[in-house]
Amino acid sequence: MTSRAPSREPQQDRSRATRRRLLEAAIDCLASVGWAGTTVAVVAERAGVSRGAAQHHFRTREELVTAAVEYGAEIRMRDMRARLNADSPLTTLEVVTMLGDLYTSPLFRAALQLWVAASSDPQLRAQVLPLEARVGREAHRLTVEALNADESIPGVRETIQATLDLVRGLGLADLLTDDSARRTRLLAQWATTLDAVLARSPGSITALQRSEPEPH
Amino acid sequence: MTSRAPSREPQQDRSRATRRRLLEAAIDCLASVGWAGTTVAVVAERAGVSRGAAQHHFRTREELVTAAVEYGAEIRMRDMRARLNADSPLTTLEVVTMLGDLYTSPLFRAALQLWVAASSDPQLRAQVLPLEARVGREAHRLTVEALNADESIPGVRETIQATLDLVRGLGLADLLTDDSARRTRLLAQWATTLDAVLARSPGSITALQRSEPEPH
DNA sequence: TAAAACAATCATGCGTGATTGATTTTTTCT
DNA sequence: AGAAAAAATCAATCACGCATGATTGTTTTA
Repeated sequence: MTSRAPSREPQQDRSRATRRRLLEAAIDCLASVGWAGTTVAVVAERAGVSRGAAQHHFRTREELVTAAVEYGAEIRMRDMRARLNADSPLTTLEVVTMLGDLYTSPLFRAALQLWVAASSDPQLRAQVLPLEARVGREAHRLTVEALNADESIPGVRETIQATLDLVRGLGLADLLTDDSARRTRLLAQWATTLDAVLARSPGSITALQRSEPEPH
Repeated sequence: MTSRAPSREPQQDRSRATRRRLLEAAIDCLASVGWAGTTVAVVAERAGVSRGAAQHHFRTREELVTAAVEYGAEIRMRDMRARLNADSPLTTLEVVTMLGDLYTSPLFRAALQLWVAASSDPQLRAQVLPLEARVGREAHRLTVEALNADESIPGVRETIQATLDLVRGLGLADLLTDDSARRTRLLAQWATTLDAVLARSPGSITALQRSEPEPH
């Protein structure tokens, strides 16, 4: 509270580089050795700095890790947004594939370790909540844009949410064993479903239901 | 390897009771204080037994926790199966609601703590893999039965899988904040989607797509 | 020169495996 | 059938390593 200045972006270039290396190392550690293995000493070593230097920048492991996931998410979202802006519109399959990649990335693994640890640690949870909410919102926004979806249409918002929840579930399924074959298949079908739901716009599923019983 | 007998169901009633109390306490601890907080001492205290007794039954924390999640999953699956057998067929909404409840239960929280910890610990992962695969399979089977789905029809298998992945993602979303309002809404829509996909049987989504372009 | 940034180390508490000790139950012996 | 011995079950504690916060020391930058 009083001396939290170290967590801000430092002025010195050398210091900035140290901070960045710590953040990147923390993500790597989280993704590879998990929460339990991600001690300040391990991160510092991986970043090639001393523990004292790490402590200077981040007073606690929790602070370090939270900043790291935040940093990683910003970079990743920026990359994805650039991809959206640069290319011609992505196909639905490309969008869901991109999401699938995001939620099976080392960054997601790192974030998951953090969220799960935070779920049972009140202090960490308070620290992490704003970040998790922000990341979730941004992912939603990105998906809406990528799919060119109109959320004012009933049901579309839920469909986008379902897409993200589904992809997060797929990320979970990839934790212990490589699930990519199943995921690829499933996402291909989901892209088809999305095409039906979104391209038809006004409650296409419900509209289709209503049109089906009538021919009988 | 040589003296692994303690992990099997013991013969003495007193011993059996101790074992069960440890298993139940372990699930409670995982769900409430997470992986990091679930030490043998904490579990033993919660179970009302000494650490020595806990060590007698389970040589390592990993063994205790793995056995606990296995035990909890068996109980839960049995309950769900009994519910399937006892009642008249459940509506689709009831099925997805039941799944939503399962994947936001303390048991799921406990299992998630275990899976996530195992994802970065090779030894634990080897121990946990068979269990996770079994639980996943059983959940799939239960869902197929509950929905009276015919997996020989193309696309149905993927739809069941998507349902489970979606629900797991929803479980994740419930970790840090209460997500039940959104979940209820989303699952209601998903039940409608399932009705369309499964009740229509033969590749209903693709059939619906094909019938749509033609009227134009 | 003072402040910022980085490095090294001290002091403490905690979790774990191993070990020893006590109690209860089962098996063996007479 | 009862007593003694063995095994199972449970409890307590020792020894050690590790992570952490705090503190002191050194180097770099403004």
